[in-house]
Amino acid sequence: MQTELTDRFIKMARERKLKVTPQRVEIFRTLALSHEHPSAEQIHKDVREHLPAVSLDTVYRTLATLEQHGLIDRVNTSDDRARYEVHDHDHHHFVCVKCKEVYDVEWPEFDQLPLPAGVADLGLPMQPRVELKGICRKCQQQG
Amino acid sequence: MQTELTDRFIKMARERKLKVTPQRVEIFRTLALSHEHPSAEQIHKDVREHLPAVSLDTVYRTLATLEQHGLIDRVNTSDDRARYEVHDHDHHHFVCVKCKEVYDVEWPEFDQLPLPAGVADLGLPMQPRVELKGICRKCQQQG
DNA sequence: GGGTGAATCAGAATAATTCCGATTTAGGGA
DNA sequence: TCCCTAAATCGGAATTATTCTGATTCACCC
Repeated sequence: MQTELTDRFIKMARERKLKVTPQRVEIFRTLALSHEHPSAEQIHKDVREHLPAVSLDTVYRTLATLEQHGLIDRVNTSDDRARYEVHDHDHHHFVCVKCKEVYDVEWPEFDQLPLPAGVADLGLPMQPRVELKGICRKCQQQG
Repeated sequence: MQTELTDRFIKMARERKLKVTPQRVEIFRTLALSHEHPSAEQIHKDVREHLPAVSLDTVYRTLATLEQHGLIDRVNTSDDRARYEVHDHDHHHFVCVKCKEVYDVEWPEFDQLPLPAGVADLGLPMQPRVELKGICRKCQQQG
């Protein structure tokens, strides 16, 4: 399973002519294994447990590269730090406006809805994603 | 029309027990009159044309206050600066991943779609907003 | 196995945002 | 209308996320 994930990354990277470095492998693996939409700094911390010498700059650069090539997505929270996830199946986000936690939401009815007519005039849309702002259970209970 | 907008702000602020200061009025007016989802710095620049002494810090604080009270919304771009708009009618966003421009999109079919069942378990949703990432016309033409 | 351009590293630089201490002011009450 | 007080503002310094720089290392093509 570890190997499978690594192989999947290597295959995708090669297809896009990206060099396969141990740092990139580990950064991708860390992100893929996390379900918490981690920030660059969090990823850096996690990656260092396996590759202690990785610099923060490398994490930032790698995330930018992988994002540009569509392997990962930046999650837009109202947080002041960027958060990431692997580019995976269709899903959407519930973002708590208080604690900034991000929860994944499935919404097949939406996924089947055709895009509004006017969009084609604006440009080439890529992934429609719904962002549900709100207040999560935990924060509701804390007042 | 100027007066109307100002009055509307004063009414909403009073309802929420927010102090009505000239700075706040001008910041709200500036944002309401802009259709460009401006950043804090842009708002600061514009506000200063009418109130030259307003500090950047006041703009940031005011935007945060108005956001918390639901008078304005933060627009999530992949940009590294926060952008804002007044909390208005239902609409959605097409965000260009290259130039970070934000275009408003109407989508009545979406607005009528009931939220997915699981959401209630997560918390209290506020505004479902669709974010269409893509590449805008202008950037397509530039390659 | 060697050459080369890209990736990495550490630390400095930059840019957005927030904090701090002093001053001013909005709004409620006398 | 005038005063009081808590909140808002100001300017500049501090903080935090992210990017740049220049030297070194390394992945991959031959």
